[in-house]
Amino acid sequence: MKTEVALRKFEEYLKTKNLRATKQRLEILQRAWDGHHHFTAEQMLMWARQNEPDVSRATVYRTLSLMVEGGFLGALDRGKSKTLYEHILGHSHHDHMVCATCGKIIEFRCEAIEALQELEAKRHNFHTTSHNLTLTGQCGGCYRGKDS
Amino acid sequence: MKTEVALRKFEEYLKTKNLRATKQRLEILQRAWDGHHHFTAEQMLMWARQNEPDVSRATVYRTLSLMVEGGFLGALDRGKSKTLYEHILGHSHHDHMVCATCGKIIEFRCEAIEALQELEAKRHNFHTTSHNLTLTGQCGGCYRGKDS
DNA sequence: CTAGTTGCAAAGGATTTGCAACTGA
DNA sequence: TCAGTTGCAAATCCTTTGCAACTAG
Repeated sequence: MKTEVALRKFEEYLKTKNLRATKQRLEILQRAWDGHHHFTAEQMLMWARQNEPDVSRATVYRTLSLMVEGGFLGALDRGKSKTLYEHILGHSHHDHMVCATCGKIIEFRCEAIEALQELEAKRHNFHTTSHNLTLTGQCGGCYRGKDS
Repeated sequence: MKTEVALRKFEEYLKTKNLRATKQRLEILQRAWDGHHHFTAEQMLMWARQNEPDVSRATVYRTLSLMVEGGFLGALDRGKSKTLYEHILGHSHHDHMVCATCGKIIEFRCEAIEALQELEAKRHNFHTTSHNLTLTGQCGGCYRGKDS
């Protein structure tokens, strides 16, 4: 989805929630769409400050949370290390493979797995609202070049 | 697997690693097998202190990490909140459904999903060392009784 | 003996929060 | 106007670490 469109959707969303379209919020949404697909709160802070020097770390965190709640961003929680965000509006759901050596993230999508998950959930009388599947290991390059 | 057997395996493991079988370590392993299936570092600290009043928080964390490395415990990383541990020696791998309302954890296992994961990994030339699949939502009870 | 361990308290790192000064609608 | 927002710095929370005093083998 184009930045323009996302921006408009975001403004709509804010309106329905009685939240204000401040320059900080709009700036952050735009950076989320323009920059790299995956980013951390700290990276976002740097990007946002290039256009809006006075954006604070607190506002970045507050806005990223807001955007996750609103379904604009997905959060890839990696234990104690920094959370990675990615824009998801207009993207289909996907899962991740994370290379433990170089940090590369490979996205993949498998309908069959999704279907089986729901089957399992039903079997346990569980109502899924979200799910997270992450494979950890080594990408092709790192595996070949490993020193172990 | 019985506590006794796990204890013996743990002692063997320590020996091969040139690590010492201290009373703290053995105490913690036993509590990991006796107590609830899932536990946090803080809970373990309390349990261990019932028998060994002088166990320190630091030792609990150090020992839990050691046991995860050795394959005695599994760690269920839940973002920013406390890590949950579970003993896994002699248990088959499984995934989790977490009730967002009451915190209940349902374990499940699906060979087909596991197989598909490996298929996807191969397709992306990725070498998986571990994976984590967690469904978040509401268990039967909480879903029925929800107030939304 | 003596290398590996421990307890303590201080340090860490990511994220959150209280609050008084702003600002969009 | 004035409820929603912001920036700042201090606070949180879980977990890790430095170090001098121990202790298993």
